Formats: sequence, C-alpha cells, structure tokens
Amino acid sequence: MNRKDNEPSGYGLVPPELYRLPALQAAPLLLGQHLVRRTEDGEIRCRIVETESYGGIEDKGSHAFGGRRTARTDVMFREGGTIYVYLIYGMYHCLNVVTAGEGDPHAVLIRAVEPLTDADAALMRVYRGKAGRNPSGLSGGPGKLCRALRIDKSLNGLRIDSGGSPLRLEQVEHPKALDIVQAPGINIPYAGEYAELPWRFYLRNNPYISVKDKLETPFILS
DNA sequence: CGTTCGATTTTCT
DNA sequence: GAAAATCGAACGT
Repeated sequence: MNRKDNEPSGYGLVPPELYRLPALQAAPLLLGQHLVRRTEDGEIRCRIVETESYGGIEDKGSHAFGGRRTARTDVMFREGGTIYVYLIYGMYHCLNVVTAGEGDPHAVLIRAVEPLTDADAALMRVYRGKAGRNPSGLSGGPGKLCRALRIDKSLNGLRIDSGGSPLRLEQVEHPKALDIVQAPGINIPYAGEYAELPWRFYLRNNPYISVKDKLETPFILS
C-alpha cells in the first residue's frame, strides 16, 4: 500500500498493444498494474509486484516448449489478453496472462500481488484462511495469490482485457516510475540453460516478494 | 534462522 | 508411472 510512491495516472484498461508484445517485454510492464477480481462477495483490487516470463516455443521452461499444443496449453496459443490458469502439484493454481499473437505461445506468470486497501486485504484473508497473516503469506507466490483471489480453472480462457470480466487488468501507475529488479526464474531446473536467464521481475523492497535474488540487478525500462 | 519432505491430481509419456 | 511454473508443516542448527 505505497500509493504515495506512485500517484495514479488515471484509471482505465491496459493499452491493448501490451498484450501483443513478447512475454519478456510484457512482464516488466505488468508490474504496478492493478488486477481486479470480481466475485459474489465483492471486488478485490490489488497491485502486481512480481511477474515471470515464459515466452515462445524455444523457451525450455515453457509449457508450450517446442510448440507443444495440448488441451492444457491450447490457451497459450490464443491471442494476447487471454487468461491461462493451470493446476500445479495437484493443489495449487497459477495465473498467467497470455501475450503475443495468435499461434505464438507466450505467457506471463503473475507471481505476487499486494492488496490496495485494508478492505481488499480483509477479503483476501478470508479466502486465504489461516496462513495469510503476514504479507508474503497472503499473496506472495503464484499459488497463494490464486487462493487469495479465488482464482481457479473456471477463469481459464477468459479475457483479462475486458471491463466486464470477473478478472481484469487496469493501467494505473506509470511503469517507468517503478524500482524494478530483474532476476532468474524459480523452480524450473529442467529448463537447462534457460533456468538461469533473468526472466523474473519484481519491485525492490516490496514485502510481498517471498524469494529475492542475491544480486538485485536493476531493470530500467527504456 | 535454515533445510527437508509430504500433500494431491492433472497432464503427458 | 512420473513429473509438475508450489506451499506449509516439521524438523535441525
């Protein structure tokens, strides 16, 4: 809840061009944007503070590596702006935003978010239960944030760039004003040489980041 | 503080 | 049948 650091530049949907970019370019641009989740209990607004890029058929860490198109990965091949949700380790969901063009599978994994207001945090704690006491326990991790926002496969394939969607993105902050760190990805050792590439991005010193890099390399948006 | 390990089920080989 | 873009409890130091 560091609103003073970055005054809103005006509410509105994210510029559609962003969803057409390769995931590696889109991932840092999604930082600071607002993820808005609507359920029967109300609307939760939170700020994206960590993302990770999975881009193209040459990325060994990607589910769509080598062009693998299956029932699960099919949504990755759709047009940018599509929501990709999958189940991992039998019990957690992960949320991705598909980017790039149709037939070119790119996705940005949303790894951490922070609630905007105390009211947002309160409802997230209800969804999250006991473990969501401290910031990183509430929504600092892809599985955690999906629980805190009640995100499951029912959202898979929906669009994140429409105002009427139960899950949407809004452009609020100017990404250039953010202090962004670039770091290697997490838990993808099978990706070989790709595992060490800095395809993860997060906001420096943000309390919702659970895994920090030793060398917090600054990433400057051009 | 740190590391290790079990949970649980979809997906693909 | 094995692995998986994870988490949290249970240990050990």
